[in-house]
Formats: sequence, C-alpha cells, structure tokens
Amino acid sequence: MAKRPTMADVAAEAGVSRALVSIVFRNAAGASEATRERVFAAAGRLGYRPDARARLLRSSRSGLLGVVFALDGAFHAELVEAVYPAAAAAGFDLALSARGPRRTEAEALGSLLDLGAEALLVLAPDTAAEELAALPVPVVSVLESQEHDAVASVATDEAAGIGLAVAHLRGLGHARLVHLDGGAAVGSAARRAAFRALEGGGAVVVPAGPTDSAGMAAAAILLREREGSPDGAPTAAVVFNDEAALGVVHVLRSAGVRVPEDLSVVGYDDSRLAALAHIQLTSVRQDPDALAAATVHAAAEALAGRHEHVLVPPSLTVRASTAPPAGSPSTTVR
Amino acid sequence: MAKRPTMADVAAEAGVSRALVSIVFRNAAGASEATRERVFAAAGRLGYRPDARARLLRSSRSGLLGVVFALDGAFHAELVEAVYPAAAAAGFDLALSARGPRRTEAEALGSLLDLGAEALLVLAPDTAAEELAALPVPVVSVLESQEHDAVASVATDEAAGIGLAVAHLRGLGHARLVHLDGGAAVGSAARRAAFRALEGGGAVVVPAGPTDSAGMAAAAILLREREGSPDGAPTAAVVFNDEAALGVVHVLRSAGVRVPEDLSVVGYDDSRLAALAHIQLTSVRQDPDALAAATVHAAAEALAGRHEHVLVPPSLTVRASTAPPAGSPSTTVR
DNA sequence: CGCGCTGTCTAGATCGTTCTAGTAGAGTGG
DNA sequence: CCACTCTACTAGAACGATCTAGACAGCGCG
Repeated sequence: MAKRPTMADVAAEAGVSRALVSIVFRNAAGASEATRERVFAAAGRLGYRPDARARLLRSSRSGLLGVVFALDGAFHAELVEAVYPAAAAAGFDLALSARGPRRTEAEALGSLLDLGAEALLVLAPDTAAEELAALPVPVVSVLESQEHDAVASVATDEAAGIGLAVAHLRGLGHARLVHLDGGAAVGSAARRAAFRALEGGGAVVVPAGPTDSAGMAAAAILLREREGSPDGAPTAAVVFNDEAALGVVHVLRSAGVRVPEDLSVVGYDDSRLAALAHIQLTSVRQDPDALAAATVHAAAEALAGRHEHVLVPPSLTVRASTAPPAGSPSTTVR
Repeated sequence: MAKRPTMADVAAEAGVSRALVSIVFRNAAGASEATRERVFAAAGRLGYRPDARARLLRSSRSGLLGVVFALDGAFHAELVEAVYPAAAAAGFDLALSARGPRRTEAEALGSLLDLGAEALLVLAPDTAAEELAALPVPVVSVLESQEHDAVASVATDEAAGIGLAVAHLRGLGHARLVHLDGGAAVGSAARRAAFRALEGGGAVVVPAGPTDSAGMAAAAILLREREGSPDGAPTAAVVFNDEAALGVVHVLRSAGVRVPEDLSVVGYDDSRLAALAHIQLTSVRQDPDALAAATVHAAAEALAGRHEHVLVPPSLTVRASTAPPAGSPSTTVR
C-alpha cells in the first residue's frame, strides 16, 4: 500500500511547480496546452488524485453540499439518486448522511457540518424551522415546504397532485370519490385540504394513515358503507400513499370487490410498490429530477442569501388500478 | 452568517495556546482538569466545533470509513443504519456514497477516496475483486463473500439461511419442498446450491428471478404442475427473496390456492415487504447488527493488513405464510 | 530602446488542525 | 545547590491543497 501521491510529487515528475499542477487540475487559466498535457501525463503515471480534504480546507468555497435523508423514507432514495447528477452539473460535490431510528437528525447535520458542507439539503426535516435557520450554513428543506424566511424549501405541490388524481378519475366518469387520508403523517393535512377544496361540501374523507394496515382498516370501513348503500357508494378512491393503497386493494379484492372494475384506486408517490407487477397501481408521481434540480438551485440561491420557496408540480402515472366506473358507456359498449 | 470559529479563537478566548486546545479536544494527556474545563467553556461560548477537514488532513489515521451502497438495495438501508453505531463504537466516522443507475460504483468509490476514507465498505460490490484489491485503501466486501486474499468480506451464510427455511418447513411436517431460485441474481447460485445439498438428488428447483414478476411466472409453472399431479405436488416453497415471494403468493391466491393452508411460502431478506400487514411472509432474516459489527471489525483488521472472510449466521422470522401441510395431524386434529 | 502588456510560470503564505520538540516551574533526592 | 524527573504548557513545522503577488520572456508600439 504505497503512500498516496501528492501534488508535489506530480510537480516533480512533470518538472513544474506545485502551483502549476494546481492550476491544471482546477483547469484555471494560466497554463499552456503543452504543459497541461505533460502534467496530466505525469499525474496519470503516478495515479494521482487531488485530496478533497486539503482542497476543501483551503478554498473557502468548498463546493460541498450535505444531504440528510432517511434510509427508510419512501421517496428519499430516488430523490438522492437524482440529486447526484444535478449537483454535479452545478459544480457541487455531495456528502450524504443518514438519519433514522438509530441516528438523530441532529447527529446527521453535525457530521455534515464537520465535513465542511457549504449548505445542507434536508429531506423531510424533523427539526423546527427556527433551529434549521440557526445553523451556521444555509438550509434547504426538501419535500416539506417551510414558511420561515431564512430556510429555503422545495416541495411537491400537494394540491396539484390531488388535483391530478381527481381530474383523472373525473375524466374516467367517476361521480363519487372518496379520499383515504394519511392521518397525522407529513403532508396528510395538505392533501386532505386539497381534496376538500376540489370536492366542495360533499367531500367524503375517511381517516386512515400512511401504512398498509391503516389502509386495510380504512378499506374495511369503506366495505361496510358499500353494503349499507350499494348505489350511493363511491366508485373511486384517492389514497394517501402507495403503501396504504396496497392494503386497500388487498382488502377489497379479498372481499370480492374488483379493482378497478368495481372501485378504482389511486395511490400517491409512485414508489416501487406501485410498480410491482401484481399491483399496477395508478399513482401520483413526484418528479425526482425536477425536485433535485430545484433543490440544487435553491441551495445555490440560499448561498447567495436568497431563500426560495418552490413548489414542483407532480404528474400522474396511470397503471391498471383505475378504469371507468362499472355502469359507464365506455366499459359496457365495445 | 458569522465565520466559523477556529481553534485559535478558542485558544484566545480561553487564554491558552492552540496546541492545548487540540490536546483538550482529542482528550489526550497533558492538560490539567482546570484548563480542560476552561477550554470547554470557551469553546461552548463560541460555538466551536473542530473542523473535520483539517483534522483529517493532518492526522494520517483519519478514522473515516467510506460506505458504498445502493439506494435501491433491498437490505442496504437497514445495514447502513446499523453500521453507524457500530462504527462510532470503534471510533470511526462514516462517509456515505451511493451508487445506482445514475452513479457508477467507480464514481462512488472515487469520491470516498477523495474525501480521505481510510478503508472502504462496499455493499454488494459490482466491481471485480482484483480491481477492489488494487485500490489504494483496504476494502471490505459486504453481503458478498470474496475469495480474493486482499479483499476482506463479510456476508450472510446463505447455506445456513436456506437450512433454516428448510428445517422450519420440515419441522412443520412438509415432505415435498420446492425452491424458486433467483436466476442470475447475486447470491442465487449459493442459495440454490445449498438447497440442492440439503434435498439431495430429488431436489426440485424452479428457475425464477429476484422480481415479483419472476415470482409470478414461476408460480404459474408451479400451478400447472400442481394440476398435473395433485398428490405429488410440493406443499411448501422456499423463494429466492421477498419480492419474488410476493408475486408467488399473489398468483397462488388468485388461482384459489390458499397460503399457507395449501402451500407454505418462505421468503428471504425479511424486508419491509415481508412485514406488510396483508403479506405476513415468513422470511429468512439477515441480522443487520451482527453484519455491521462484523463489517467494522473486518475493516479494522484490514487496516492492520489482515483480511478476514466472515460468514454471519442468519435467523428466521416466522409469520403467517407457513403452516403445517393440509393433511398433517397438527392441523386436522385439535 | 524603453514601455507596457499578455501569457506562462513560480515562491511563499495560508486554511485549521495535529504533532514534534522543547521550555518553565515544581518537586525529589543526594 | 545541582541534577533529575514530572507535569503543564507553548512555538512552530507539518499535512496537501489554493491563492496572491510577482518574475520572466516575448511581443507590439511609439
């Protein structure tokens, strides 16, 4: 295990000064094409790679963004994946730090600060906005919009997402919709409010939750109501998220209610669950690339002292769990 | 955004030299109790935290472990979560780097090397062992055992896992087992071989894959055989992983075959899928804490030049997808 | 020829730590 | 009173990069 070569080694090998090697590697102005090649050749021969620690230490503008995410967060993995290219395009490096049951958000934030992150991207933060604002670097709250002036935020437009789901179902001919909400989960209030706003006074909302068992419980209620009034029963359900929707679909099918023929179901998140071959859930999709781009942009702006609050519009992935209602012309005719 | 305080600031505030502050913060010998307190008080007043970049740069023993993981890896999230406390206990810091469809393993490895990681933990590496061995720091291959002398490895004992599943089913009274394998997926060969070794010449293996659709396809084959010979058909299936098992269960139930009454199903990984309330899959569990501890230990050993190859025994999480076979006394009697 | 300019290159300070070598002062023993 | 050890502390050189200031050559221009 030979010692890692340094800039001085490369300089000696190429017969130039360290400073020049630095210039070449930052591809800054001030080096001739010929020397550039010579330096690169020497570096290649030695297997040199610049040491990020020293680089970060010296340059005030470190170019390092810290990302705090939850390992079990439904959508976090996809989003982090999308942030890598977005950050690279903007000239930022990324340092990841996970939070979870065994590691608090504060610990995750702290370790990123220690590494010298210039700004922090916090996915679905637990921490209160005031505390985030008090950190020594700017923070972008991702997936959770914030009102605080000193905390930028990038989130999906929940109202638009619910709007897409409702419009899709209405377009298929569904007259009576029901929303199974997320209970106390993050984002539940916004989605519920959006549904109520669209449906007006007659909006039917069943309290549920973000898990498949919550979905199962809510579906059981739905079934009971369905038996009570077979005609007035809803023909389509907008469920808080995919996991709950899975529980809903399972209970319905077990009870002999066909999906989508008897009841259409729309999920939310378009997670891997929704795409499973035997599920094929129509689901509201948050666009990871758009969110990632907006997030990196917000970080850059925040570094300049401007704290943006961005809402990214979602889209709808239509799969097999939605169809026109049983009585509608488009299914009976053909 | 005030500038971050440095060791010199703390030294000035406490009226001592920088070196002494360093001593106090590393809690090395050579400072009186009184000064220790004075320094901590001063640091607290200024909100000082040591700069990891400078610290890493100076001290050759950086204490930083790099972790490469896949954001969509079934078991990776749990494992990474468990590695944090294990690493902290051994005095290591962690830097995470993700690989995925948008970011190659080589990029992930490179960025960790740049950050100055002292050793790398690579979860389910893509890269060939020789290439890993050629990296300038020691590597631990996690979740995938390696034979290479210069690459340590920590993995689950696949044979033991399959053994647990088979023993569980045998214990319930099942005589005819079938294994739906993982096709070309990582670990599939080992699990298949283990199953064959246990079952001997009459081992029934159906080629499948690691996805739910592969599980569905394999289940369809199973159903056809079942129709052909209702008596000789297997009464229990050991499936390559949970996702495939999900597809299997779905197809079986849709065809009117009850799980577990008519056919018991065992998954592998004990992932979140297996725990879903409407699935309740019995599954082979890889113990994240044991793996994490073994991994960190292997890293420390690798740093000392000793490359361990460790197999961690799995356990079995019994849920509702397994039961004694239909004709057995324990179900008929009671 | 002298002057400024541009392009290429270098010396040396600097970032915030750790580490090595050493100093001052107190205590001990002969 | 000197030599010695021990404890508490400090000065200054690393670490490996970046950055500032300036040197030197070659060129065009008056």
